[in-house]
Amino acid sequence: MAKAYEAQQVEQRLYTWWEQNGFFAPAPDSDHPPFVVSMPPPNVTGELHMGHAMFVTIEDVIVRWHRMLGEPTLWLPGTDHAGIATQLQVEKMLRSEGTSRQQAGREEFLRRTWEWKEKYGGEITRQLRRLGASCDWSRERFTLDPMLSRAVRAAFKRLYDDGLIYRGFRLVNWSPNLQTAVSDLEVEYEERDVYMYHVRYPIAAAGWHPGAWGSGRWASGATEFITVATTRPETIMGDTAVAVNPDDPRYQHLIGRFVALPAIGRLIPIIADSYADPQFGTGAVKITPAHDSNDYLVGQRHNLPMVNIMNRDATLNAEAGPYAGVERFEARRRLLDDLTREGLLVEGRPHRMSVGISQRGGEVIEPLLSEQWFVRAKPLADLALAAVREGRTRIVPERFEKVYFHWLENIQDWCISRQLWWGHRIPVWYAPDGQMIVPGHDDPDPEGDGIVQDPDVLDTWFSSGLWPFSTLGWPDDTPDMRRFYPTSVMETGYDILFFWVARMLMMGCYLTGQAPFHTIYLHGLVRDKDGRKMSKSYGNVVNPLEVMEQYGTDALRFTLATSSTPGQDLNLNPERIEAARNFANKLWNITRFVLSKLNHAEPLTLNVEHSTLADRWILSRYHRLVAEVDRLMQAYNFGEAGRSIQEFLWSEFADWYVEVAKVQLEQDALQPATRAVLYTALEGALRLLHPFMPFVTEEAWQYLVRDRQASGMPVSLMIAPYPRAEPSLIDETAERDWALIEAVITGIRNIRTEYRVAPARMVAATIVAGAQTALIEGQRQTIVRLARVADEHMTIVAQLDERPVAAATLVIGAVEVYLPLADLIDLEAERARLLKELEAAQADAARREARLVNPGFVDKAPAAVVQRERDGLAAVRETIARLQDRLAQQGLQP
RNA sequence: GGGCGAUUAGCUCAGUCGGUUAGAGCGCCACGUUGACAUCGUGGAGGUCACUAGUUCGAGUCUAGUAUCGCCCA
Repeated sequence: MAKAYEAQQVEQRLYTWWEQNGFFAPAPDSDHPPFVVSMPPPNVTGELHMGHAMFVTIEDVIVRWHRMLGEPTLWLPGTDHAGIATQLQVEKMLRSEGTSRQQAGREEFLRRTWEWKEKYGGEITRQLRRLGASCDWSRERFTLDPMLSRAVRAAFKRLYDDGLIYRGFRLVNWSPNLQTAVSDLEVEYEERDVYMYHVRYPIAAAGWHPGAWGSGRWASGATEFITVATTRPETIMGDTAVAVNPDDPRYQHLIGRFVALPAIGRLIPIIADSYADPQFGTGAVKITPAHDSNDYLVGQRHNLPMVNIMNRDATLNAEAGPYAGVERFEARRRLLDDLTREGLLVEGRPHRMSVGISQRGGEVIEPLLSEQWFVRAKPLADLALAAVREGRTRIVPERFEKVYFHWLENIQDWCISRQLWWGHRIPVWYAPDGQMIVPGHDDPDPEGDGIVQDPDVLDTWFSSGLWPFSTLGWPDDTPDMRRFYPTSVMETGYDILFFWVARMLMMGCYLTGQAPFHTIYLHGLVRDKDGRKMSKSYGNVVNPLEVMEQYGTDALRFTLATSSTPGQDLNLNPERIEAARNFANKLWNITRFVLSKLNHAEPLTLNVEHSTLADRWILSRYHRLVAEVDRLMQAYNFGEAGRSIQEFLWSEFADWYVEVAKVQLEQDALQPATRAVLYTALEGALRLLHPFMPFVTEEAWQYLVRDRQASGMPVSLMIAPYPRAEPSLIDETAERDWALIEAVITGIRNIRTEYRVAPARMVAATIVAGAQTALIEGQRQTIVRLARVADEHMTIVAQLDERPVAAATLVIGAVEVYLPLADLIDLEAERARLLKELEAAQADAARREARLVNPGFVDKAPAAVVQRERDGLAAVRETIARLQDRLAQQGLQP
């Protein structure tokens, strides 16, 4: 074994070996219920980021654990075609070639996109492999695979036939940059400082006619005005009414009259509607039903016409009169100039408001009337709600259930059509007479009588919503569908709870009649070490590939798995990754040590009869750990489980047992048992840790068990059984006794440091141990070696009449330790030291006494807690008595 | 406006069912290269658990409120 663990030498070799041996595929022909996870499919042309590293880590921990528990385990991987993101990338490429999507044409564009996908689509899955993902690549899926496309067709057909998909001419969120409709979820809101403009509209009066717009005389002759407040003056040309509150006394006389729209002179009515808030702005609000969702509702109530003034590229159309062809924000500027010239702009005052931004396009979303396809969400949401309410699916951490409920209870219909080319084309054809044809699976005859398919594609999330079952063969009754559906755990980031998780439940419950998974585990977002979101523009992105290169995959995984708690964001600190790398190396070197002590010809069987205190102690700690890890993993508390294993390996096994083992191995009689304990505890800990750090554990384990596979040992750690706790080996007495030995050793080391005893110097010691004499005598060699006490100068007695005078004193309960460091002892310093000890002990005793004299405590606290206090008090009183005694003996009165 | 989360050592974070003197890593101080490991070891310093009130025999943990930061929804 190399002196240090070298991840780069190990990872790729092991991964390939695992994959080639088929360890990632579920065990066939098992009647044990399977454990199934659908991998959240990354964007097929995406680049690996920390979010991927996070989900791979947690899912792989879960999956490897279940596999080792002996369950047939399927982790089904795949990628998503990511309509908008991929299309944008290919368009960028076309631009660099001096062409465009439109110039290339749909067919050529799709050909180029597939080409792109073939070229870059493998990258992300190769990167997932680097992370150690033990998923079944033989079942890898892509959302545009024929099998999954079939599922999309079937789902669409079913929902359409059941009246849950419809086509409608409605106001949607339009992304001018992307030139497509997007769903409500794809709009992000941002507080922005804008202006609220007050604009005067002239009231129509007999004999008044507007002048020429821009002449400065447009409104001349008008005598009455109503002033409206708006942040979007360019939509004035789309106004079809002005609304005032029916109870607003200022405007009573105007209700029912008409105003002339600036710029175009169209007459629109003044209506009464409680939507107008008398406190807000001027109390009069312009109504633009085709360009604002609230106005849309007002328009419907009053049967107002809808005037669309905008083109799909956010330039104004002919309805905008003089501003036709002008981009929306330029039109706003020009109109404001013109309104000023005409004396119609009263004021523009700063105003803070929330503006809808296109998630992928980055520009301001435009509410736009257009014909789109929608999913009637409410009936599906009711099913998804019931699944969680009735506990058929639970969310970890539980607090997200509330968020989930709130969203589904207030759900709006889902716009599923996108004016894109890359994706599942909407499976609807239109006959020349306008009749819609929605076939089940076969396309209608394209030659037939001018039948044309809908040009749009479906929202990517529509196909993602089918993922847990489309990947298994649905709608067909396939063997995989029968065996692996519903799946077990859906693990993903909380940021896509609505986008994806809720929709899988909606689709799954409706289409398959079953909730698609029994548990949803949501992890937090990976942020930079100062808690900022990682983004390219900040330049704070930590690239997982670089981290793996530098520290190894296990270090990254262990950090991600143990730095946070479920659902909590994680601030990734590079120092932590380094610490995890150090842990991998520590583990490696522990293995090197143990391996060097093993005798490969010798069977390693534990014999509790011949075991030492340290043996019994470490085995007890090990089995306690196994039980604890089991409990934590069951509770989805993977971070705490990982930390516990690390704590055991480093602070107990390496720091103490390995050091004791060095002593024990010097005694022939103790060798076989010591080797067996070293091997057993380490081998078991490697199994426990394997889901977290698969590479270093497998590599170390291979060395460790190299000659033992004949005895029924599996060929790989990843298919070895996960440890089970053996309660009979949990030994309270051994743990308590060992704690005393540790305290004696640590106490002596402490005094050595305080008195600046040279590390190489062996010291003398007298231990007055009372009832613990036999115990301590039994650990003589351990104490001698670990505390560097000269064996021939160590005296262990039950009682002692004459204490050494020039000696440092250590008191642990009823045990006294004297270190006669004649040349080093400063009696004054020793007195101060003992007094400090005494004060601490007295404070402790006082706290405990206060508790124990409190009748409330003694009556109400559990007996075990009370007993612990009593025992503790007794021990600390022993300490106090001996410290006082010692001070008195040395003539040093407290 | 509604909801959620966070606030614990210099930094990044754990802390289970309310129960001993609140833990870890990094950083810091001192010492150390003894044949597993300097990616290490030994010892140490460092905390009014954001604040206020309450429940309780007992609160970092439960309740209410306040403050600051962040997120989601409208």
